[in-house]
Amino acid sequence: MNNKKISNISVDCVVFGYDTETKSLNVLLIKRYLESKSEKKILVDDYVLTGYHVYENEALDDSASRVLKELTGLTNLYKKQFKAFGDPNRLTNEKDLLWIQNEEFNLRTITIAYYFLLKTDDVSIENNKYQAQWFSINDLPELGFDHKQIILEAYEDLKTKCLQEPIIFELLPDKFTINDVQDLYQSILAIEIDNRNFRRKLINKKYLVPLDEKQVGVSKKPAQLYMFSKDIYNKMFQKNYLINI
Amino acid sequence: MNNKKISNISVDCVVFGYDTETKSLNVLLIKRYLESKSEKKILVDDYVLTGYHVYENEALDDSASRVLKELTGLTNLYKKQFKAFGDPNRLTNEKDLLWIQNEEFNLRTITIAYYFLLKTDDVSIENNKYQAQWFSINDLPELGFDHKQIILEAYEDLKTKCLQEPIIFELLPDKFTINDVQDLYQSILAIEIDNRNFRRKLINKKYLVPLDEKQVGVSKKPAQLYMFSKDIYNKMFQKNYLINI
DNA sequence: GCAAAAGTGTTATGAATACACCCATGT
DNA sequence: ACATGGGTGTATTCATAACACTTTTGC
Repeated sequence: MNNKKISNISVDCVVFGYDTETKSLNVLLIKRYLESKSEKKILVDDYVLTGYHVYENEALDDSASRVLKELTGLTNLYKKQFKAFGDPNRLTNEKDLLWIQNEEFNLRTITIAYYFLLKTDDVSIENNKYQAQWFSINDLPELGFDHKQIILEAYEDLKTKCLQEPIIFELLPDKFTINDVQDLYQSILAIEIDNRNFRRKLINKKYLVPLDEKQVGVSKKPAQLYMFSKDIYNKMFQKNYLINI
Repeated sequence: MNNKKISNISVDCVVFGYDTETKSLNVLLIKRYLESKSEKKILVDDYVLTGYHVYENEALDDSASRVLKELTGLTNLYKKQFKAFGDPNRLTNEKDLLWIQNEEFNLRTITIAYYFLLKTDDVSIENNKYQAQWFSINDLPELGFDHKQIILEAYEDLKTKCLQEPIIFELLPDKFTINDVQDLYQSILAIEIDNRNFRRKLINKKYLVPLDEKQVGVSKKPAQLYMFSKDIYNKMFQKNYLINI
């Protein structure tokens, strides 16, 4: 394995994590902190996406997976390359320049941006060596480089895709309730959905398999649990050509 | 303007052109030809997408527009960045290596791929200095590099997008008939559409404006001409959140 | 028994589908 | 007059949208 970095090409990963408890769609960010030599002045104190240079003999998808594994330890997650960002000035605001002095960045780096889907709980951020932290997509902190834009474009893509493909289930635990799915759609899309209509629609999907199991440890009527069967989905999937313009 | 090339980053352009007469969705390709020094053996004789290195202080979108203008003379076309291709071996089959010797390529180049939409007629390919030629999307020639894959992925994206956004009109002349639109959908999607249902649907769109004009020079009943009003479309556009999984 | 969320049914409306013939024009 | 594609209407089916109350459980 040749681990020589390509100096001007990177991947950046927007990690979306959904928290079923708080019904919050979150983004995982890492801390960027730099003090002046004299330790008197804070030069940079904000957050960025996780990312890294692509290696010389590494495919882009593999770079993204590597970066994600390095941060979270997780593999085999849903991953989507959604856009390349290459504005000549994307790394050149004041704080970014300070930061880059400190690192080994080429000033004109283009980055291939990916997003990942997982459950917030699956990442243990305690004592994470990158000081990783979850932030609600609706309450992002100050971000370095062009990472705010990257996150927002990832989010747009997610909003579109979740209406067309069953990627929503990547954000939920293996066993979930119909209301979990509704809450998730409502969080992602920032809309209200009628519960009765939504239930009817989902319960009719063959690929949503009701389990012989109900919620436990809740102080209310425990809900029916379901799982998503990708097998059944793939078997039943029929492209429709509905023109919706 | 700094025209220094970035040696390992390029853009490639999939140029889709629709020909209303032949009802053919075409791709514009340029010739790649190389003989051995002795002029006895043809080493490379195939086609590739138009593309070029990104310049050091140039945005990716601008690179794509520049490349397209260089080939066709056209500007202000519909353009979409749809994917980055960066497999370490994407340029390393036998013929590609021969070709690269001849050019100034970095073996590990990643390319940001765009597609453009226009009318086949708008490009004059006579005496084009790149020997550009149109090929039906259904009958592509032998292609260099990974350009076949790039074209097919662009085509997939186009098939999806044309159902969701009014980009279809980028492929049609300013004045078109309802049947032109139907033919175009049928060409892109390779499906048959019921004419009566399709007409009803389209005629009800406010953004399709009937003109006080009919086809001329046809030896049959001349059809009503329409235009697409982007203004009206934008004004009327309402995001719908139909979950279609 | 009370709080909390799960779960349920009906009606109305609009869109998609399926389907076959007459019409207007140029030659 | 004829060949060619333009243009039209209806009935059925299906999905969505709107809407309020009862049920089940843990405490």
